[in-house]
Amino acid sequence: MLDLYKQQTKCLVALDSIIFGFDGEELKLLLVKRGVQTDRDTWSLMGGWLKPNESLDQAADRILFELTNLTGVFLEQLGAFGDPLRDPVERTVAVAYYALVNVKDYETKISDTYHAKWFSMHDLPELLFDHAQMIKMAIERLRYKAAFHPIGFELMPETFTIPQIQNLYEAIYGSNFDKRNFSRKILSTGLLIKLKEKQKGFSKKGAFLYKLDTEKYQTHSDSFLNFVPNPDGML
Amino acid sequence: MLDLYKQQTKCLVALDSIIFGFDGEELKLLLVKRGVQTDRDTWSLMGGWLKPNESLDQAADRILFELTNLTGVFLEQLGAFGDPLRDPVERTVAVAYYALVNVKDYETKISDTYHAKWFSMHDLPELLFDHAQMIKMAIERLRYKAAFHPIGFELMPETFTIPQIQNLYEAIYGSNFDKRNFSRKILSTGLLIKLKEKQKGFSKKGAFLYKLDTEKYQTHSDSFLNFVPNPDGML
DNA sequence: GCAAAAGTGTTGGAACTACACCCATGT
DNA sequence: ACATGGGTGTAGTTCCAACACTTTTGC
Repeated sequence: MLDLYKQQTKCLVALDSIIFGFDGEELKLLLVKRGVQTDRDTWSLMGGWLKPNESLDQAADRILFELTNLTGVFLEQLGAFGDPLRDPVERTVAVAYYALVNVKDYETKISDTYHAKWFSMHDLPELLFDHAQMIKMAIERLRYKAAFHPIGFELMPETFTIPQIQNLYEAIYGSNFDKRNFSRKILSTGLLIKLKEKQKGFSKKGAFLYKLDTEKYQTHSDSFLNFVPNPDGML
Repeated sequence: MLDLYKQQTKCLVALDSIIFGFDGEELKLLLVKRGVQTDRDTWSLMGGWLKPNESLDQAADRILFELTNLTGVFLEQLGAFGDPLRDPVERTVAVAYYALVNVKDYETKISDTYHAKWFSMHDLPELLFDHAQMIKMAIERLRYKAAFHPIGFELMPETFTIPQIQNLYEAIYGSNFDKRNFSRKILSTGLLIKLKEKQKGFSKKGAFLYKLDTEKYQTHSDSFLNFVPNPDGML
């Protein structure tokens, strides 16, 4: 039996994370300058190698933690990328993950080891290997998933306002929604708890702050709702 | 630079395919008796090893072809599975794909090399490694995707009747739909062309045959429709 | 003539889109 | 007082789920 295993080619297995963030205005991606000597001046996704005794999920968690010092982050597998020429140095299969973090959490915990920087989705640099393709697929997946699952909250800080969430969804879908319809829809999920305080400073009137009803969120996180307003039949 | 590559552990990369079929009655899975000596009596998904110069998609295509002699089959990546203990023989990362074939096409082309057999989804045998988990994920993905994309037709023969498609969707979702609502919905996609002939033999009256409007299907295959009736809010 | 499956229409309710005005406050 | 963004309500429409009877034909 071992023969059949032995004669097979082996590959390096890399993990690459598409890290989405939201600063209240724009959807952003966290990219790093590659530590490896080739392409020193190329930006790339945060990545690393699979270690002998860890699962793919564990490896992705570990690598995300190395960069951001964050745990418990939304991190989901996007898929495997294995074009034989994707990494010119050596045959490598990459398993891509996408993560949703809120920029505030991140800023306090940033690791300096990797020269990391947030990029606007609309202004991405040249990227290593097939990372641009991974990002394209990640944004499609995010759009797909966020249309029916309340994962948008993963990108928000502890407390937030309705207009902020709307900004997020508008950034994700690259279009504008009617604020009356949007707030009705997002509140109808029953996932938001209105707080007494208002967010001051940004607008003159101030917007009420909300927090996520984490209990309901856990329960309903695999429910199937319709979050995205659909003017003239997009989607 | 090469140092950083060299010191990393390498893995075997396997491909495993969840092959769905539909015989007009039930949703089925095509499983094989494993050729490798261990677990000779265990059924498993059709699988194979990644070769040096092929991409993951190509490898999955090749392996599916080895078993079924079919090309042009719907075949989509499900994800990568990399638990360090998933394969007790050696550290292996598996990339799973799911395929949708119609049983008629397959029957004529079956390869005898692999002792393959169709199993009802409700009556699966013990399975190798983490294959049961892959199957679970595949059925979830199929349900998810079939709810909004017309991929159900991939499981149908050239011509088919409305009651047959309904049987398929009922098999996929494990529930029964109202036939009036279902036929209205499926016809409203505009993807079906009604033929003159009726299917005879099964029912006394006979049901009209339809075929897929392949042109519209290509165009709309990434469109986002709502296929599944939703009695008391399932999904 | 009856059993078995195919085929078809209507209605009430829910959900969605479109749309416009008043409110609170910092300047 | 005015500019800026926050907050809310309604009406017309569409879409969907629920539901029952007629048709065809092989036996």
